[in-house]
Amino acid sequence: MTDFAAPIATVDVALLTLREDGLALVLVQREAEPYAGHLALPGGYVHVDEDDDTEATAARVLRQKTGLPVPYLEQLYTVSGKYRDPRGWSLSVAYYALVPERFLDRAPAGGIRVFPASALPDLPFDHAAIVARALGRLRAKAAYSSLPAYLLPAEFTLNELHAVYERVLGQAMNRQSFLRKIEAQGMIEPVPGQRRTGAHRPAQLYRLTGPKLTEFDRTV
Amino acid sequence: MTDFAAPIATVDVALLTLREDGLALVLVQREAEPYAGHLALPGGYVHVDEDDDTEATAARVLRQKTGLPVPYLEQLYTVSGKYRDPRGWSLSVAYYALVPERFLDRAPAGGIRVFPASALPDLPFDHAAIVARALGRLRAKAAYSSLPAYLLPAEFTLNELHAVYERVLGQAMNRQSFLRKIEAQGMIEPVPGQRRTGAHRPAQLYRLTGPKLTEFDRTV
DNA sequence: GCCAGTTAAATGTAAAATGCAATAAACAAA
DNA sequence: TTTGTTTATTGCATTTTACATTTAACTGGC
Repeated sequence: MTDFAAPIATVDVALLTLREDGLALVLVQREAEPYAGHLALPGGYVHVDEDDDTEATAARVLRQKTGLPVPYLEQLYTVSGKYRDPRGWSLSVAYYALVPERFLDRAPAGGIRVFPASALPDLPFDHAAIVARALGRLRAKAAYSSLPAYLLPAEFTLNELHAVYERVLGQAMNRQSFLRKIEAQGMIEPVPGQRRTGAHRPAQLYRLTGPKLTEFDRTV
Repeated sequence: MTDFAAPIATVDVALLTLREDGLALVLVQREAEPYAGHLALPGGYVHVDEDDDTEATAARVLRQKTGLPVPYLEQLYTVSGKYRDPRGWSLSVAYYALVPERFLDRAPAGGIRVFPASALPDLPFDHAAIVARALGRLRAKAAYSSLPAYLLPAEFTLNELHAVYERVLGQAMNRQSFLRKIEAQGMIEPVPGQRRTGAHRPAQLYRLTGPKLTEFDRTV
């Protein structure tokens, strides 16, 4: 058996959130070379002595570099090649993650920077391509899954759910049709609370029926 | 900057086809340890000196180990961990590929073995999990894309297309509704030939409008 | 205490998509 | 020319979806 030179193995995470101005990306400042000091996706080497697998690496990197609790984390794509990293032939297992906007203030002060997905700074390596793919995956999967709900806190109203789907998908949807489909998928259930936000009828609160992603049998 | 021990990096490919008895998997006999002589997914080390990226590795591995022309190849998932390979902490970028059944006889004699997906032999490493994920991806994506068409030769009849969707999805579909949706997606176009198969009206031949996968805006 | 204003939720109806059956077309073989 | 078989088209009933309207539930001003 012949051994071959193994490429550098890293993990990068595109951490997305939804703000007033649309989808946004969480960036951190790189500490190590190359590109030390530059804003980049949170990422790092796979630590074979402490990480069970690359998903554990991604969770560790998120914890260490952003300090944020992350309700959704999924493997995205593995990028690889000779020229994507100045250190040589490298391989990065990219993940994407979703976090509700209101969780962002739990990050250590000065630890993270948030940019609108439509106005990102220049990013090192092929991080811009990873972000583009993460946004594409999120938008595609939003059409047939409970994914956008992970951009909301655990309890939410039907209007909030409706709005987050419309904003992720970038198109208006009929409220009744949307709710009928959501209901048919059994993805959410009411919880015994209501949200009062003004001089009008309060909205029933709902939550996801389970911690795992629900995939629909048709699009919303 | 501290370097870390890089894990072993390999690529494995789940090559699927559709036969009379259903979806089937192409396996090859491993030449090298570990598991030399066992049937396994075609796979191998990433060669950083000759492969542009892991997709090039996958294409090279398919060429070298099966000799088959493969009309569709897509990255599936990266598996990783300390215990999946006896050589140590390893990382395998898994791909899945589709090939029409009639291409299978182009493989060198004795080079490949084909098994029904429902009756696979024991597979080494976590290859069984990779195959399960490949089948899941194929079935899920079949519902909203032109993917099943890559299990057919370049030119096919509407009945053949209908049948391959039904068999991949595992459920009967109304023929008219199916064709209406396929037509609405602009995924196929007629070519000037017809297929004569008996004492009856011949069927118009069609082909995919482009070499790339078409994704639908709703399910079939 | 009651009315106005506002948003949430439910209801009704028209339009569109889908499923099913029946009919017509095209061919080979008898 | 007739018959049997599969492909392709057409028509219509049923279901699903989109849109508009109505009812419900609440706060705050009068």
